[in-house]
Amino acid sequence: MTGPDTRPDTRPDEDADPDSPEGRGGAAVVIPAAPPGSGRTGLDRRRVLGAAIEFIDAEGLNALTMRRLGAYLGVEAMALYRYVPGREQLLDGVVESVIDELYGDPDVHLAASHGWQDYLQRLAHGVRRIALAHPEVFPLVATRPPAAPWVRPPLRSLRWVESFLDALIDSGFSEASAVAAYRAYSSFLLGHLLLEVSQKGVKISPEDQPEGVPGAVATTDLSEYPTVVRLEALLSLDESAAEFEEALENLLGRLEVVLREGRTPRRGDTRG
Amino acid sequence: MTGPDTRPDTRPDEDADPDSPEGRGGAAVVIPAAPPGSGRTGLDRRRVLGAAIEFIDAEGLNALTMRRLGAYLGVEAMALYRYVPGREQLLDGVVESVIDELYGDPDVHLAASHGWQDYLQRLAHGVRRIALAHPEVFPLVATRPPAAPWVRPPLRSLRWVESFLDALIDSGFSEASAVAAYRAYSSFLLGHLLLEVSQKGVKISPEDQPEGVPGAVATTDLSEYPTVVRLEALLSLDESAAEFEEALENLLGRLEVVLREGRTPRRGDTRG
DNA sequence: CCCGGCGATTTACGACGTAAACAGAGCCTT
DNA sequence: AAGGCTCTGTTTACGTCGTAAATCGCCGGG
Repeated sequence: MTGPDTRPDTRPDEDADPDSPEGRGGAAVVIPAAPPGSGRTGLDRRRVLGAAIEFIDAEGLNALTMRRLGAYLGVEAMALYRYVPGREQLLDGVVESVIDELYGDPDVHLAASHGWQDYLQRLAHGVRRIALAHPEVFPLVATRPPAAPWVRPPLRSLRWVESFLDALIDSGFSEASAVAAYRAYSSFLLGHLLLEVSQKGVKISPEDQPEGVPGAVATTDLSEYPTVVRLEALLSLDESAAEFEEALENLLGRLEVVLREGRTPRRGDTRG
Repeated sequence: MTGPDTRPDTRPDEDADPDSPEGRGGAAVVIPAAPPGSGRTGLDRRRVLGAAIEFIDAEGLNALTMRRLGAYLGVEAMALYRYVPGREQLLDGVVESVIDELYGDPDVHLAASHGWQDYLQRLAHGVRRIALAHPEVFPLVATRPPAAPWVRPPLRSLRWVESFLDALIDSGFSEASAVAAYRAYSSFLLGHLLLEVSQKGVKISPEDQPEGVPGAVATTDLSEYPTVVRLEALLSLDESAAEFEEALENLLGRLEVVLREGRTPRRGDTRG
């Protein structure tokens, strides 16, 4: 597993989504954790967290209970408490594990050895890959209360905050600009990715809609919203990859201006 | 209540945050719903939803159970089921109610009578006001699965989507650009506001930290993150209002370019 | 006067998170 | 070899949750 694959290119490609789980070889993939009923004994914290991630990916967050996760691992619920203090901390661990997948991604680097734009590009796509690989987990990454006010989702680890700030400061950003960039970058990632996974979820999830009375669809009356109806095709189009790319490059462009002009971004420059 | 107040100015001011609940007179405030133990009988769906919002604002989302909400209203839990099909739908109703506060906000208009920039500015600040007024509810607004893929948080109502698209199209945007703008705008709002409320939550929430052994603070070892330590003051600074304003104006600037050049935004224009 | 229906309560059930006591398997010491 | 310690998973038990179903009190129209 995680074997060498012949990926043609690292940079964003024109048509295929480079971050979608199908469109990519390895990287950003869960620890196998051994199929549920096999390896039997040998429970441990990593296996518990790995199983929780698999379980959420497969059944959804609401389906995850201590009892069911235990059953999934072939064990009683109480056994999990040896490795995790409780359900809340289990979820915290899940979030941490998922973000830790970034360390295993060969396309994301901790240091900005090819310039800060390259660093930010790779990091953004790495996070996006994770979000798309675990759409059911990502809302958890987004909303779990962070440990400190300055550890913001989706980069929920001090190590990445440190890496981010170092990368920008080493590239010539002032401390204040680096911090401002960090905040703008988190907002951008969070907004785009949360919407992207929730949109993905909705396309699949209205699971079983047993239509009691055929012919009478229960969807709300759309006649009051002619524009929405008219633009439905456009609205349903999924251009997430291109939009992500465009917004990311716009952000990088803004940051470049900040860097060149050596100041903290202030308002009133963009509009007439 | 909701009485006329002498608010000095509608436009964003320089130093005070115009969207914070304290810094503003009325608008974007919950339906009073009568204090818990008073008016007694006369339960109804609006009162139930209003009470749920008050309850979440006061006690947090996790504290909301059917039984406790019933008690808060001076009623048994099962009484609520007359007005709401179940807990999930109660939460859906809460989200809907909170977003509906936009209709009661005199500073937000459904039509773009003063230009699309004014429309988007007012709408953005209206949503921000709601988010700040209900920080515990907003994550719900952000993550509840939307009804259709094209009804995105935080503008979770067809009426607002319709209004948004009409406003932009009437102002000269092409249909495709209006839809693209809608998506960029939702991402922007969601990312910024979700981070802002979660940051706000963290500043308050580490509620009771009973320090067992004095002198030995349990916080994680920061010695490996010198940059984070050095920039802690900067990182803890709360510049949310200014950052929101700057990002919003940047977005408006981008949209203005799209409008002027009459095309759907494509990539490769901002950088080098 | 009764009575039908509406709004709230009572009762009940299964699932949940988790505290606490328990059981068994290996290993270490004597 | 025998005893016991530790480490891991199970059993049992409790209180709380969401909610289905039956029940009750009240009130206005015959």
